[in-house]
Amino acid sequence: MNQQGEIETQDSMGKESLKNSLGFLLRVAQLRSFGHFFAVMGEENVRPGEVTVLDLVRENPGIRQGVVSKTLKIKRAQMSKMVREMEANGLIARRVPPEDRRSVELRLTPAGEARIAQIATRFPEIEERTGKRLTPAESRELRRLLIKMTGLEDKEGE
Amino acid sequence: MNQQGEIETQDSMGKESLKNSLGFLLRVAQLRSFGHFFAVMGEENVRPGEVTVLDLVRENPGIRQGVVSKTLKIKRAQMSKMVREMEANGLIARRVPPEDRRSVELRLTPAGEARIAQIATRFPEIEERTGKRLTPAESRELRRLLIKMTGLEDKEGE
DNA sequence: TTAATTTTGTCTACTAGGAAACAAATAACG
DNA sequence: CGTTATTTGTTTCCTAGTAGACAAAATTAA
Repeated sequence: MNQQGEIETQDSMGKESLKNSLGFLLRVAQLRSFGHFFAVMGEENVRPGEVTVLDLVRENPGIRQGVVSKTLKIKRAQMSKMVREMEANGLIARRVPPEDRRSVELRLTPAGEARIAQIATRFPEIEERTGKRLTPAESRELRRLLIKMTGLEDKEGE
Repeated sequence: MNQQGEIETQDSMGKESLKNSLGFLLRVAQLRSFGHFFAVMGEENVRPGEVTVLDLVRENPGIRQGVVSKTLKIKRAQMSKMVREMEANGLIARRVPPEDRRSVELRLTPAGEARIAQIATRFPEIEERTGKRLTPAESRELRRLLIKMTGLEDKEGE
């Protein structure tokens, strides 16, 4: 009937096993968060990765592609594809600075600015859905634990 | 030098933005947990999904393929591929029960039993690495919050 | 300076996973 | 009963993401 109904159809489903491991729970949680993203952003025709890139470039005009890649944990190869696609779509401008001609600086085009501005209005809605089942305090605590678990606070956060 | 060094190379990196959203944090956390998995299981040549399937089938011999799929949030198409591959590798036996000939019952072969038994010895090591930066209490709390966030406790968790 | 090393981005496969159409079996309905 | 709807698994096609080789530029070593 629904999307994740009747789980235990025959056996008693084994004790704890791997279904309670952090790895499994993180995977399911991430699937959920993607689900919320597309539920809200479905019509916009953007993907989660693109949104975070646009957002980061907006806040850091001229940021180097590799820095975006490291910050958002996106592989360089994938980043290259994404950026060139966004350039083809007129959202991002690439510039090779003369002082280091290996690198590429990224900036938003006016169209890119407009797009991310439009999209950004819905961020809170996604966030709200994702944390829907949690109290505000729990939501904060979850964030804190994830940051601590990943060691992200060492460099990022700011 | 290292894998996630120098993040802030030029600008001041924008306030909070999306890098502190639950979605981003969950994605990074999940990447980390996969990293831990492969760090420990690297030589075994198995993937996370396969391990959870083997584990679940071991604890529920004769479980139907669709039940595994729903329990582990693996799409049916992907499940079909995985199961047939594992059958080809001699780890799993498929059986079509006469009382419902659409479905497929799964059981481990002796080779499958041996394989998962071997692999299972390293589960705690993965779990330990994943929760390494957290206190035991924090680790439990993280699990609890993820379960609550995803609504998983409704049907699963025994 | 020249030569070796590192950094940065791109390109070419390859793999995992997803969506949608499909076939077979069962269930529901008239 | 016969017809329609649903469930279950499979297949085909497509996209996102990864690994690894590569090229160009910059840095370090000699």
